[in-house]
Amino acid sequence: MSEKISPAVIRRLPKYYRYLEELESKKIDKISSSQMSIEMGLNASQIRRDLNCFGGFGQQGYGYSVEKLKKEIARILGLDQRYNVIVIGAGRIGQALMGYKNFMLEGFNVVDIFDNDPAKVGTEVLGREVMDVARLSSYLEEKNIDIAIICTPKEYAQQSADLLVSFGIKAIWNFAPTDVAVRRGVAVENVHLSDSLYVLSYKLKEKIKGTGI
Amino acid sequence: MSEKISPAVIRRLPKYYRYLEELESKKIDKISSSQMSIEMGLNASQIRRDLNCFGGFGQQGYGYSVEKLKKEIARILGLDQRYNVIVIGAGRIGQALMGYKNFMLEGFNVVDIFDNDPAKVGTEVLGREVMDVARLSSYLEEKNIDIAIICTPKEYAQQSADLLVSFGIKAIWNFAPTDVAVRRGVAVENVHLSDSLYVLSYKLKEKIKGTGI
DNA sequence: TAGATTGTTAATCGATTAACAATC
DNA sequence: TAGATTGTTAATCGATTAACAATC
Repeated sequence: MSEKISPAVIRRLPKYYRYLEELESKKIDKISSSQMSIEMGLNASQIRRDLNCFGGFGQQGYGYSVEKLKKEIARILGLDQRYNVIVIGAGRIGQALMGYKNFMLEGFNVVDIFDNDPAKVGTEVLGREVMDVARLSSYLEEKNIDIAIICTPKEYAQQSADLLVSFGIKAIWNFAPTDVAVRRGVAVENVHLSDSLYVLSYKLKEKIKGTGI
Repeated sequence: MSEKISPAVIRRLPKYYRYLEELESKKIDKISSSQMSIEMGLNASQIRRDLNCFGGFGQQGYGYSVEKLKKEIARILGLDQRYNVIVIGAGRIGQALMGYKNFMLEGFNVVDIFDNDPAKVGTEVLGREVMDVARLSSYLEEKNIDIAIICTPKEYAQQSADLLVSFGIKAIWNFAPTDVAVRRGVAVENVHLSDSLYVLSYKLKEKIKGTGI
C-alpha cells in the first residue's frame, strides 16, 4: 500500500477535482502548480507535494495535463466506480439529498429511501415509494447497496448505523447532528450541518468585533 | 482580543457544545477532561488546552461545571444571539434548510426564501412565499438580515454572494459546490456536500483494500 | 491534609512552506 | 541548449500530546 496518505491531503483532493473540472470546461488542457496556486489559494509546494503522493503525474518544464490529472484524482477518490445509495429518513434533508443531481453525475445512484414513520411509508418521494425500515434486512440481502445516508433525527442515528452495519453496509454518510460510531472496516463521514453554522456564527462575531464596533 | 484562537480549536467547539448538551439532558452537572476524553475520543490535554483558550472555566480538583461550560461555549460561538437568515435558491436543499428545526432552536431564524426562477417566485414553501431575487436590494434595506444561505446552482453562487455582500450581508453559508470569494470583513462557510461524499468514497475504497480483497 | 484535576510549559508530532537539484 | 517546472529534501511552522506544578 506504499506510504500512508495524510487526511489533510485527502480532504484537498475534492477541491483539486472541482478545480480541474472547471479548467476542463474552459478547454484548458495543461496547468502548472504555480497557476493552480494563484487560482486555488494554496501554496504551490503543497500542491506539488499533494499530487506527488500518488505518483508523478506532472512533467518537468511543462506542468500537469488537466485531463490526466483529473482522471487520476477521480480514480484515487473512487469516482471511476458506480455506487448504489440508499437514504434512511424521508424528512426534508433526506428527500433533498435523494434528488441531488450532482451526486448522480459522479456515479452515486440513490436508489431507495426508507423511513420508520407509518405516515411516510408508502408515500411517493421523487417517483420512489418510501419503504419501511423494517424491510431493510431483506432489502439489503437482495440488493447490492454500497452507501447509506443517515438523515434521521439524532435519536435514531446510532441505532440506524448499527442496523446498517449489521446488514453489511460498508459506508455511512451521516447527516444527523451526532457522531455515529462504527467498527473498524466501515467508513463514516459525519456532516454536522449545525457545526458549520456555529462556526459561521463565530466568524461573523469576529468580523464585527474587528470593525471596532 | 488577547490571543488569536486557532481554527482547529474553533472547529472543535461545536463538538464540545453538542457533547455538553447531551450531558445536560442526562442531568450530569460536572465533568472532568479525562471523562470527556474517553467519551469524545479527544486527548485530555487537548481538551484542557482548548477550553483554556477562552479563560479558566474549570476548577482544580473538581472539573468543569456542565452548565457553565456550555453557556461559555455558546457565548464564544455567538449562540446567545438571535440571527435573521434568508435562503437564496428555492430548490430542494434550500427548502430543506429553511425547514430545519434544529437551527431555529439555537437562534437562527430563517425568515424568507428567494429565487430567480419565475416559475418558483410566488409559490409557497413551508408557509412562506418565495420572493424574487430582484427584490433583494429593497428587502435588505428594510429588514435586518444577518446571514444568507446560498443554495443556488454553482453558476449563480459567486454572483449571488457579490450581490448579497454589496447589500451589506456580513455572513454567507454556501451550499453551492464551488468556493465563493468575498472581501475581508465578510464571513463565509463553504459546505461542499459532494466533497464530503468523495472523501467517503475514498475511505470506502481504503477499507475494502484493507480486507485484502 | 490528601486526592483530584486543572492550567501551563516543554516535547513531540505532523503539516506546510522554501529551496533547489533533477529533468523535460 | 536554455527555460520552465516538477519532484523532493530541508526548514519552518502549528497543532497535539505528555508531564507536572498549581490549587481547589
